[in-house]
Amino acid sequence: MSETRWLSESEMAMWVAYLSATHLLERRIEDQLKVDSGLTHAQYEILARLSEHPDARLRMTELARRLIISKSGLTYQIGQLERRGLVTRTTCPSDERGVFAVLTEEGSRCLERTAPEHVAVVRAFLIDRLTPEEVETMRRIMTKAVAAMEAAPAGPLRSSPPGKSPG
Amino acid sequence: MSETRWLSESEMAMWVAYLSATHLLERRIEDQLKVDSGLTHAQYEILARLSEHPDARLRMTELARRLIISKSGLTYQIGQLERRGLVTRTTCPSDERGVFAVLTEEGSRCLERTAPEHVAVVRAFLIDRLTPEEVETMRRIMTKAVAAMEAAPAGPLRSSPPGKSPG
DNA sequence: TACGGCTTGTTCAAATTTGAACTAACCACT
DNA sequence: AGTGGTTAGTTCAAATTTGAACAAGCCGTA
Repeated sequence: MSETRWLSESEMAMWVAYLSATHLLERRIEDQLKVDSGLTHAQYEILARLSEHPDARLRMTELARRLIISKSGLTYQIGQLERRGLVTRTTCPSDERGVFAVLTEEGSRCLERTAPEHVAVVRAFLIDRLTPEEVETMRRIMTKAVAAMEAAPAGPLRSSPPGKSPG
Repeated sequence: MSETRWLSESEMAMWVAYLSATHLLERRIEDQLKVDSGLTHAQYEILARLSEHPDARLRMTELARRLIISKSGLTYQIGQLERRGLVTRTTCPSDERGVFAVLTEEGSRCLERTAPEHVAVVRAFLIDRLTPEEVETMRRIMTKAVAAMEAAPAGPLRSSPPGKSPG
């Protein structure tokens, strides 16, 4: 194994600030959503993703994949949303195993009612504090990171493809 | 109330990528830490913050504030770490109520043993994919966001200070 | 010294999240 | 049709996280 490359002062400052910002923002978002609509952030994201799609429906696995949450976690949250009448489950015609999560009319209204305040929080603490160039840089950075993680297989990091360990 | 300023395409792309990257990275970090040391990310951060300080100790409330977790959450995690012998509790001499979380020798060794792989993950999926300029921009962005959220009081957003509502 | 008002840390119940185990269904190939 | 290997979604137990309630200690002021 190679010697550890520790983080530089600048890198460390970035990483610590990133962690803090993420947690602080998450807390602000949760607080706002709870007060204004009784939704959690996870639930809001489910409604938002569904609303972006034709027929406002998505298969469970696909939705979980996009939200980066576990399948069981999604099952739980869809249950909560269903209980509140914001989402319905529909079996998939072409695949007997499949389940569509479908946004209801009321779910759509709830989302429309909640979105403005939610967007306001994201703007107030992040987006409106950035220059257009910073928004663009951040978009590029995050998109790169997502691509890297979606491409890389799970498990230990390798500098070379699996099975090529020197011996 | 003013009309909602929705996110532009670029802003939305940034926000969605940010959420995905955050969750994906968190998952990668959790997986690596679990495999290599049996620690959670929260626990690792506790050890890391303690190690940065003289005497490797911090008061509970201060530690919770820095990590952006609840006091009860910290109580729980310190309990876990104490059970594993990585941390000890010490009462504060100058304040009978106070409790210091103290990194033990074993905790220190655990951290040293674990840190290289942890840093490797953060590098592999984020830092090493950024140019020095991007690191700097990201540091600036995140630092700004943290400052904004630490300064702003909890509760609904206001464009003007409290008590100044027009009427 | 005694008295409110805060602050500290813990306990507790409730909500959420995850991975493992499981059932059912799909699919390629015989 | 039958078989083995995969995928979809749920159920379950265990771990974690939070806010509210609480007991104890601090502190300025009467």
